[in-house]
Amino acid sequence: MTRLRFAPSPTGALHIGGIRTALYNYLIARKAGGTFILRIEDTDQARYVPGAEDYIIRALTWLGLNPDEGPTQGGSFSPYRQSERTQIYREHAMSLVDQGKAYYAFDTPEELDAMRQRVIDKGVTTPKYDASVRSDMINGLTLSSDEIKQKLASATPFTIRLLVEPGHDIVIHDKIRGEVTFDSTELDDKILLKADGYPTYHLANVVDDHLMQITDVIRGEEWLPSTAHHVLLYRAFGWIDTMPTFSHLPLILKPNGHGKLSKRDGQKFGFPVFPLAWHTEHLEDSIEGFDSYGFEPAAVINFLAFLGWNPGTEKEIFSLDELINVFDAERIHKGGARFDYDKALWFNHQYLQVLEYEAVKGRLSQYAGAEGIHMNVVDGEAVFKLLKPRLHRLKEYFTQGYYFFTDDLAYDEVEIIKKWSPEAGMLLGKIASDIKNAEPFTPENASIRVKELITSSGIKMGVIMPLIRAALTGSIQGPDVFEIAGILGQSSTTERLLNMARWSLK
RNA sequence: GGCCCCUUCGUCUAUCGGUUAGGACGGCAGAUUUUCAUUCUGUAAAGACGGGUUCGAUUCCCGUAGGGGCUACCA
Repeated sequence: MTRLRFAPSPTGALHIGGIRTALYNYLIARKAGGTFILRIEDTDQARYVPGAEDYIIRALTWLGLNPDEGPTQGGSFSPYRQSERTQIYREHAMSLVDQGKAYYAFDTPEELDAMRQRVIDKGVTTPKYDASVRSDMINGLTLSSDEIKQKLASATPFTIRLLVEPGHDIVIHDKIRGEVTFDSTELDDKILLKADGYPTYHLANVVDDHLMQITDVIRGEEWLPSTAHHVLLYRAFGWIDTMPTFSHLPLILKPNGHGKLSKRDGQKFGFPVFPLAWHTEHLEDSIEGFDSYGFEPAAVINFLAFLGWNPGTEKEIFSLDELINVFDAERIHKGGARFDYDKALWFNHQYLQVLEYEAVKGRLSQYAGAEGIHMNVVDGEAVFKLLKPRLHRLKEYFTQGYYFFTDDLAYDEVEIIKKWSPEAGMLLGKIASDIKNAEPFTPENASIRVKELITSSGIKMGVIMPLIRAALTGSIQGPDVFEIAGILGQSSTTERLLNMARWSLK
């Protein structure tokens, strides 16, 4: 049975790197007919952010990446929140101590700093708590059993460290990268259990992956170096035979290629890096998400799937279900991929084109509500049909089509002044009074009548048409003017034309 | 610095020793449009460098360079 897990840490909003990891886990689990598990790795009390877990769950729901097991849906391996499993980790850590595979360490932070300084003074650039120094430290290896008992009895804070034997190679078989070898001499005696009683990632992760019978670990490349420790842990526990496979995903890089994409990059480069908007108590700290930018979840999924993978064909548009079918872990890349916002917009544009008004109506009115726009002054569906080909984000419905929802037009005076003349104004007046009585008032009919008037007036099409457009929208560019007029309606169109006929520079 | 990973058009990528090195985004040009956008057509644009292996390397190996990750009682 294939079992995969997505195991985020609730330290804030989850960014798209995490989402892609979730997506790949989900795809592989579904393709294998296996189980997709959400596990919350909340073992760092200092970095814990209230609401982050809820955010993660809402984000996965928005994207359609629904877990089979997790804190909300439960499952036969509960609990799925590591903070609720501390007893399990403690017992496992203790069992390693009992077997001599891990040891108590009583060093204070100050003593650790002193050790690092001593090592640096000797010319070693990377101080590590390892075989070269552990005999100089205050730990279960240097203390007598009576001293240990005494420390424990007096509630002296302690950590539990993994005893790493130097001098041998640890070979990892990564499904994406092949064999990766680490020299155990380079590895430190990693802390397994912290002084606050919580486990570190390494312990909790290995214990849970084993207990939850995870078959494949798919995570970001930043975990590759510590995988050697994880293998050591599997060995120490005697779980090596059922150790999951590892796949370390390439990172998503900043658009300039400099480093991995980080949470702050959204503000910096002007695009969303979070699936959902993140609201904090301080409004200025709130951040936009793909949702608030007006992206379709399916487009975000499609875009993310292609950042580090491709099907090997020239087809690029895939629904989540199609992705499950074609996804092949063998085709996951090794190198990092830069985040390309233009491509994200293109994907979203593609998805918008196949949407019907009914599917977006709800979200549109949400946006409208937030912006204080009154949507029902015109036929929203007609507006959507007209605007759709030019939308890259649903939200642009209101920026590009603002003139449908207000009579307060922002005239592009720089352009208008180039075209406007008293003669043009007179013609606009004539057109207005003609339109006023046009029957029926349809785009087609209006088009014919207006063009006839223009032709007989002798004024150039290229002069008067931009003015008509500006009359209706304020701008000299946009969708078909007569279609706009049709949606605006006869009286509004007439009125706007008259306003332009009487235009003069203020 | 040390350890590890990576390296094809500006960007995302195809190629699993023999190709005119293909596609997409973006760019440019043209068509369509009264305009802009869309759409369509066309076009420029790439194997980091140096050694090997081989009849033949973008592809395999080594080195160099460059980029990235890790190097916490964070994940």
